[in-house]
Amino acid sequence: MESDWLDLKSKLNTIFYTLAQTIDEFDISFKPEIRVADPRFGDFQVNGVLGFAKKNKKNPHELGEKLLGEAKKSEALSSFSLELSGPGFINIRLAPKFLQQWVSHFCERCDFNQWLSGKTIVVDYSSPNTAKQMHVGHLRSMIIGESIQRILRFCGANVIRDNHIGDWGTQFGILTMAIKRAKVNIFTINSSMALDEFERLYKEGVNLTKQDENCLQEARKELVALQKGDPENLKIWETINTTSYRAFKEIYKQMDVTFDYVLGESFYRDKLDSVYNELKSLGIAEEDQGALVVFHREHERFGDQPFLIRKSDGASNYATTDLATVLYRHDSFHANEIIYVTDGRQQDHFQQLFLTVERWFGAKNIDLPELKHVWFGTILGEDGRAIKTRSGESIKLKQLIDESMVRALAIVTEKNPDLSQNEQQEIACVVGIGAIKYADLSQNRTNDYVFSWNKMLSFEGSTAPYLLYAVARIHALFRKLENTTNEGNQSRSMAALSTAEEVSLARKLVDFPSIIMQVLDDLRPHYLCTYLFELASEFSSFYNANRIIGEGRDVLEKRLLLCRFTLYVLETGLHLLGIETLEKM
RNA sequence: GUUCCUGUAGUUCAAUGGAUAGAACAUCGGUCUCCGGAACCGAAAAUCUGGGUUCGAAUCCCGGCAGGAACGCCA
Repeated sequence: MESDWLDLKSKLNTIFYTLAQTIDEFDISFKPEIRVADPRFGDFQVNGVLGFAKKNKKNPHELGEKLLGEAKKSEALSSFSLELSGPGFINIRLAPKFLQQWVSHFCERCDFNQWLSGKTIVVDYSSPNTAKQMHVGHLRSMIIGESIQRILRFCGANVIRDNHIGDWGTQFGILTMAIKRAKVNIFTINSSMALDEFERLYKEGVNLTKQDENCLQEARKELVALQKGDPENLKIWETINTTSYRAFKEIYKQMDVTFDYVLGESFYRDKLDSVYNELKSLGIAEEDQGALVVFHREHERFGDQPFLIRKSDGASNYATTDLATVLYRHDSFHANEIIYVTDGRQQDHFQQLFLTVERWFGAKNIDLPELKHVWFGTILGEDGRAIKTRSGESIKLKQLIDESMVRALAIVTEKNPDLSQNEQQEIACVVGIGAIKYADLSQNRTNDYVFSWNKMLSFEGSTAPYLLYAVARIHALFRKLENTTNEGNQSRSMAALSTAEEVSLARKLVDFPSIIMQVLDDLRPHYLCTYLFELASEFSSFYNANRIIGEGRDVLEKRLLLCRFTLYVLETGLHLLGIETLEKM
């Protein structure tokens, strides 16, 4: 079997497109629109005849007949059964023999490296602000970004993981003002207490700026002083950042998230003046109410809702550093594509940023990287509002992670009291973290979702524990086979796939490549989650109804093949979601 | 006010304009001397509303209703 059969959906698209070109009634505008079919009708279906017939005012049934006629003559399609049905669908059914060949050929060898090779993609994710601990609001960018990044890399892209930390913003003005007013010596605070103290001072500062206009002015001045290089402010700033980043790193370690670069906003501080100057001299930016702004006159909203790139007090902001960052990623990383993973509330900001960059790079006549904003919704509490603690504070990420592991440990000790404490602890770690990640990734990212411990850590349904259990079971089977030498031997003969469960499991395995393709198109990992759950569920049905050991060697061989491929896809898939797997749980 | 997002079984979520809207949880009822019962099988149960486009609409367009969000010196 040729390697281009790996993604059956694409392959069938190509075949049907090519066939159609040999028929007079079709032309190059024809798109076969192959999709996975409802099992009632087949494995795949050609949907495109209907649309094409409509556009060209032809009879869909007649066109379908013609295409079907050619398809039936095609050698490439000889092992498929084809039929015309409904208003003009062509249903495609794979023979069990073909499925078996496909599974044997690609077992543990799904190589998608060619799909994105040669492409350099910067993924900008996590990106918390310093001076505060990470809270639930920082969870989704980290989890979704990590998963997307892994998938892009798996498909062969040269991925650059960049944590664009917010370490140069207004919070430092407020915090510095508060520190100086309170006369706190932050350099002598015990480092484990420091973050709490910064947070307390920050809150105090925010209150002061709200109550007292002078304090607000003072905070702004402190920020400007910092941005101009005032030594004292720089020293305070540095201490706060170091402390914050140390805390971030602990969370990243637990969550198995790593970056190639941590180039925060401050990294771009000496690259901002040239942004102002260029945008001004190119006539893109203009002064308005003392600030430097960019209007997009042609745009329905951004015509009078400007993109503010320098505040009237001369300080830079988010927009300024983001502009400098795009240029840097173009110049230094040669990025073909930049993906920003942030909250949906920043949609306007990124639209304005992208429009501005488009004009800027256009005027400079340099290549524009493809810019994508991958945004997500809010995590809600059981009351349907943004999740908060009882006292109205945002929940600290560290506490959330710890609680998840404690809850997982309680379940593991109850279900598996025989395991050693170390093993239980390790399992609880993987299950607890995996549950948080899966609960997030399994939902369409553009929707808000309700956070629920019970649902997340349940061992039933579309959850991390259910998937991890399926993986552990297959490992257990292999362990058992290693110990029973008489049946574990290699055998050349393999029985043909025959039972309904075998066929439908094989049928599910075939979809893996096109699911990855689908995730790539939309950058929505929930497609992968849905698929993995369906696969695990299909496997469980198969495993429940079909004995593997004790049915003879040729049966053992074919069923083991299915187990091996299932394990490979589940482990690969979970890894692409950023979820660790276990051999025992 | 302008703009964006979201309304799908009791609940939490799926569904690239395609055929009879698919799962999970909960509910009810089954399987089993079972390679890990943390399993498997089955039943009942849903597209906010009114128009429109289309051979075909949960999906696209227009109008309501409901919830959330963004709209110049926060990120």
